[in-house]
Amino acid sequence: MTALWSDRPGACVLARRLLGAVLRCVDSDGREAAGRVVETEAYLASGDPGSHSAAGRTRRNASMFEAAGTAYVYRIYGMHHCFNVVSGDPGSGEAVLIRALEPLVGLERMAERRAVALGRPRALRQLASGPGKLVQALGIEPAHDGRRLDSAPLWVEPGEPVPAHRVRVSRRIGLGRGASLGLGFDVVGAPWISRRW
DNA sequence: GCAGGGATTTTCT
DNA sequence: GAAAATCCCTGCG
Repeated sequence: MTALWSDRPGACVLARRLLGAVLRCVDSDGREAAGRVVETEAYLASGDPGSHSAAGRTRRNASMFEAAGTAYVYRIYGMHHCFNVVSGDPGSGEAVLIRALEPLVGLERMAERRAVALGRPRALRQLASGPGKLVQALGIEPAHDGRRLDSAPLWVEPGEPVPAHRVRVSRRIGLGRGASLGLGFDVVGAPWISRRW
């Protein structure tokens, strides 16, 4: 299995480690799409008001309490989905939100899925530059929630390591509470990130 | 380039 | 009944 989470890393460690890793997804037609992770956010186990696990285990966040390397997929704002990699010890409720990808494989398929969902084409840099966008582009579905991320149809594999000087640490986005902690990570200079300064 | 608002539905209080 | 780990279009400069 991949070594990314074999040591059950905490969310902060895994969020940093996932930068540069490659997320792959094969759809029902056998076509693969993949992208390099360029932006992540860590959601901690306890004392983190911004984490879904803060209020305890519910039907919605159940897979967040599974073992490290499990997919946590949930619906947001009624119309989009977000994809997370569960981290830490089983039952702890930690996860890493994948916020943006650099499209690598299956660009046509990714563009097609995004265009169909939207009704018109999107530019390359808009294909996966956001948590909801990358879910659309790769074809990730609610059915992937709770699945292991070690093998097809949805998995993560190590990629080119991102040197420390190219990693920027910042705040999490979109949270009413708990946004100001240093739990956001992205690759400096990547044109595909969702953060705008 | 930036600010503002609408879409849309599940979840929990 | 309000809030939510979002995205896109419009209007304006």
